[in-house]
Amino acid sequence: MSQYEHTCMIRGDGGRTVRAILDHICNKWTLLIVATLDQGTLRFTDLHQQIPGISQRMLTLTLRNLERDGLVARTVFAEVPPRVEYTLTATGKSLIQPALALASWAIEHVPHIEASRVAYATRTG
Amino acid sequence: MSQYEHTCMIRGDGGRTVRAILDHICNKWTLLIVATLDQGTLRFTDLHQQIPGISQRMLTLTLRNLERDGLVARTVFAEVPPRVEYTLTATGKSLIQPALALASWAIEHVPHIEASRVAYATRTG
DNA sequence: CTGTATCCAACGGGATACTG
DNA sequence: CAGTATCCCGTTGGATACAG
Repeated sequence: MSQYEHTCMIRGDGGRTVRAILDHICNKWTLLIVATLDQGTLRFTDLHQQIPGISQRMLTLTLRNLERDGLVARTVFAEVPPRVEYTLTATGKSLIQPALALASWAIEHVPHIEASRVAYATRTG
Repeated sequence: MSQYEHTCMIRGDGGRTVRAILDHICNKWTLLIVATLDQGTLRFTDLHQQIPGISQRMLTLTLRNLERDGLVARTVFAEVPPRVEYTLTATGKSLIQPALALASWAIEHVPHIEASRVAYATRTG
């Protein structure tokens, strides 16, 4: 069953749309941070603890990009010690639905993909 | 409205699921090739012509990865000159739905994101 | 607590030329 | 026609140390 009438959304402008999506979500930590922030407002340290393996550097960088793109709101409190809170904006929340669609696809198909990889490696050596 | 009960799909295993998705689709050409192949079986040259800007090298590499992952079937005909046909497998076709969900999100939200970027650049210089 | 700054290795991917 | 083979550059991101 072809969905060719719809894939023009992807191919329409020579891939610029696809590229635009991927430019926003296609780095190592973005989707993970967005998914984590779906539980509500969190502080820098909360995120750092809840996302295993992320460095301070990458957490900061990714949050800055998300803020710049209007997916995350950053609130600085003039306190000592400093407190900074991060929350998803409406746009940020709206990303979760398609992200979940993708995650569902992965959960359903990745095992088969892994098997295919093994078979391919066996064929080719 | 939080979808926190569902985002465990994304965060569940410390991000390995998300990473698994992105490892497959998060390069420059994969989604574009899959979307193009949704119209049916195509030859190497067909793809090369229908995907603006892709090099032979990247087309070959991406197709090989798609074949290895079982998303694309590659058929070689023993003819002169050579003929090779590429078709989406069932798994490959199944990727189009979530990809379209993402494309819809992009079409709807990217303009706002671009505006947010401009505003951010103005704020920060 | 919330970041910056610096260095560096790995990888993706473009350009170009060559081949069965 | 359908690729391979090189070269090479820019970006991503990890490790570590430092700072307001």
